[in-house]
Amino acid sequence: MGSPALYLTMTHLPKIYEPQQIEEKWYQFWQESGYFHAEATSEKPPYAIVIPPPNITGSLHIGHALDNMLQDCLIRWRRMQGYNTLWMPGTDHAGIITELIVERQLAEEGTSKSALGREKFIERVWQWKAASGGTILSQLRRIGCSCDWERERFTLDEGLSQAVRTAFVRFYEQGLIYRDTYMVNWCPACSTAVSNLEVEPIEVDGHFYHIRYPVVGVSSGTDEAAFLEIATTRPETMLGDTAVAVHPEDERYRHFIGKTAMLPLQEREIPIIGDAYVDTEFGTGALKVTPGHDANDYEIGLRHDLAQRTIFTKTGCMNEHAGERYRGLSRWDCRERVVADLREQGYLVKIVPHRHAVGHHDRCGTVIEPAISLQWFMNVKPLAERALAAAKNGDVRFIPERETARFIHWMENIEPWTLSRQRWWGHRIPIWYCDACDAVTAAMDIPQTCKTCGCTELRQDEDVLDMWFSSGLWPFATMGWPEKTAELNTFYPTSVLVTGWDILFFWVARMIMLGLACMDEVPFRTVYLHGLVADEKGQKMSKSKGNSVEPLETIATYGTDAFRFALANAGTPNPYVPLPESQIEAGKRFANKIWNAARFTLMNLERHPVSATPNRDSNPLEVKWIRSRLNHAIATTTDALENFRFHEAAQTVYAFLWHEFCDWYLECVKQRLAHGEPEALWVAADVLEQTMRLLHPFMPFLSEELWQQLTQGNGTGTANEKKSVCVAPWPEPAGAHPEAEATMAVVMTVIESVRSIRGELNVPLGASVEVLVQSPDADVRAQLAAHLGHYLPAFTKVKDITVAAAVQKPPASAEAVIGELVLYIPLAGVIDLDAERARLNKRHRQAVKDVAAAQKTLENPNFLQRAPEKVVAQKRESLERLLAEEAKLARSLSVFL
RNA sequence: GGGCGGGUAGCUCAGGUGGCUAGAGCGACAGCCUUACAAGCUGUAGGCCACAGGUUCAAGUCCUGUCCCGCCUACCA
Repeated sequence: MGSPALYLTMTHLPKIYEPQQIEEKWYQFWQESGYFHAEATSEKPPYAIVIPPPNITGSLHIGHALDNMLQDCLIRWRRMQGYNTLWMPGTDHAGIITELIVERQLAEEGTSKSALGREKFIERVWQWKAASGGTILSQLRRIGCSCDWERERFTLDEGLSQAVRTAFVRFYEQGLIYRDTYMVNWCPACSTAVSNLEVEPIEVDGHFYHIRYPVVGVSSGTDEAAFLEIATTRPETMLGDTAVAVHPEDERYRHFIGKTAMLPLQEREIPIIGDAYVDTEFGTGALKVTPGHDANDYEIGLRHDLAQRTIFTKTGCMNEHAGERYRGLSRWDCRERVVADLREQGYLVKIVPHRHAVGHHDRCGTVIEPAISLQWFMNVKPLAERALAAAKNGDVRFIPERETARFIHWMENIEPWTLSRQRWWGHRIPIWYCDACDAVTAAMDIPQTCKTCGCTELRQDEDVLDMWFSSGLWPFATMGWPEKTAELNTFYPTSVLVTGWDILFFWVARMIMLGLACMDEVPFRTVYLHGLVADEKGQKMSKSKGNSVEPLETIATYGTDAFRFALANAGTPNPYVPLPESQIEAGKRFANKIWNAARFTLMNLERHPVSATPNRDSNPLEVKWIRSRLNHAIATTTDALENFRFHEAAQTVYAFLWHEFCDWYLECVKQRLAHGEPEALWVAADVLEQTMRLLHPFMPFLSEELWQQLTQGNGTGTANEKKSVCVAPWPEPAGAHPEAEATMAVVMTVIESVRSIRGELNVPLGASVEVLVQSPDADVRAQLAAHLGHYLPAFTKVKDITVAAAVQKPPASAEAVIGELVLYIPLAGVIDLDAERARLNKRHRQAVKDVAAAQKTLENPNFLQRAPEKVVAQKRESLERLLAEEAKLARSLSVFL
């Protein structure tokens, strides 16, 4: 522990914020100080988030950056609020991808997975993991993530493995997990079954092949045989056909039902059956039935007791059932040959273009082959019912709200989960087979003997589990389940889950189902589903599309905080959020602006030491004002964070810091300094210190650096109570001052009017002007008389100010009307009268328009009768003001010199 | 086929439960190195809030329909 030795001394504060100088230093300091560590038991209220474990194969992409920045934002904010915050980090073993990567490596070395054997191969993967698997977590540190690194977990570590086996055995014993032969989605490239979620239907331009199947023993009335014409997008599958189906009521074909067709190329007789599944309107109305390779045909096959003919190998080539002529060909080569043969033999009627969706494996892009195989499945229906209830009764809440409907729809239509994968890297299925008696044993540990026959020759199932099975246990398995740990007791259910909506079904849904089943309680109360980062064209950013922003490059160019601020601004409810370079650039400028505001304050504090704390009761107007505005910013930011409106939170801090604190307050401070009132700096430092706390969840590094400097021995507020802004208390709203805000608003408007006139009439910069203000209201006059003399010179060059109830418009002067106020600026010798006339005309036209609109509303009796009193009063006030402005402008124009 | 989201300034987007003169960033134009910041300051221009109806005293906001764009879902071979 201990503060970093190296502070940039004030006199050496660079003019430009240099993020590289400080980021690493502070991250190390936080970690060494143990600020990120959560206590298993604590007096403090708990706040927990489990990280969506990134794949060990991954490197930080823009999606990770957004997801984790938002989580860090929440965690840092809650930590400051005094919660016992746990952000559980870790990685996923990413079954299929990792295995592919290592296989590729082996191929380069001229060896292979099968040559190595299972044990050696797994060892190799662990080696790879040790060398490369930690990349992404170290990258998360670069973006400032305040994870509790002492608790880092991995989906294949011993604890998780224990949890996986426990869950599996439990579900097996409950009969929810079972082994069956069924039609599954098969990836020929990965040589494994995948779940239907992993199949991505992609629209492709394909063809409809019309093929004639001769009907056996029936002539068409002439000498020719009768045919059934079928249409298919996959002609090669005809080699596996075991029937042709027509609709039982289809007048064209019903008389064929019960007869047989001669399957071309193979000369096999197959039955013609009637089944209502067939759509008479679609294609030719006659359907070739391939129960071995089509999910629908499989169902038809079951209904009609058809043979199931498998014609593909595990790697997607034709097997012996396809016939010698086709055996060994790839699916695509076979299609070509089949079509050529059909054409040659006169069975091909025509080929028409046809656009349709084809299932692709989402991990490798290979066209999925539906195939019959023996797999492990999980019946998730009973679990889904509980998850459904939790979503409906609000036990788990989705943000944005619209995601609830998506979740419910999916849960209501849930299908059995294909659990087994024909891979080596992953959680091996804890099932043992006895070859002696065919008994099946599910066990936590390797069983020594067969329960049924006592023999010792047991064989473990070869397959591993779908990676989502282990990540589905993540929220509680990382905390020690199935043990009853203090962590679980304290942090489960976790507070919120933050992830992209694209894995709502893959992961979020599974965690909710498994959490309810294993823990009897939802894994999190709230699910915040943020958008996916898109490019300017609205396309999701991804490495394969080559349109992605590289987080680490971005950080190197703009700094982490600038990047984070841009990401916070992407925290809108939109499903796709653009992240243009300009937004990151804006973050960088903002960081520099803050840096310089602090630089100004600190440099002047050094130059003008403040001896005593100023008396708060005698605060000048701008101090009451800035405190009131800060109060407002704190309340708005807090409220926005509470409701996951990151964009609004970031915008609020931005607007306050830049457009209120810098644009107005610091300018006021300059004036105070000029008047020998350095106490103003104390307020500046104090407001900045609080604002650094407000900013910290968004820009942790910059806020820490400046907070440290601001609290180094200048005696401001909370100084040194804590050693780091990341554990300093979240600011509380205090000090609203509506009167000061109102008065300041008038002052600001006067200043803006003077500036506007100077700008529009091209008053030379050096020229000092005289300002005359006319106001019928004695109170306002008093306020203006008290304040204008002080503030105006700081913001615009004036030499003389007059405030009176009635002012004679000086000749050759410019004029501005602000409600009841009239402002004159004599500009003899400088003024361009035509320009001034044009300016007044423009203002007048606008005033007339506004008056008309307000009058129209107020002349409507229904409005007066039905609108709330408050609204009517506001409208009246507004009209009065507009009328006064309009009249004054009209009079000025009528007597214009 | 069903559903969801979007269409607001030249560009990218904000605008919780209807109610001041519809905002920001970037860009444009004009003028400024004013003792923190040119990554800055000041001013200006720019909007039939996709279109058509409807509800309401009042609609960018709610309802209906239409047109575009995107997505999710579905067993039409």
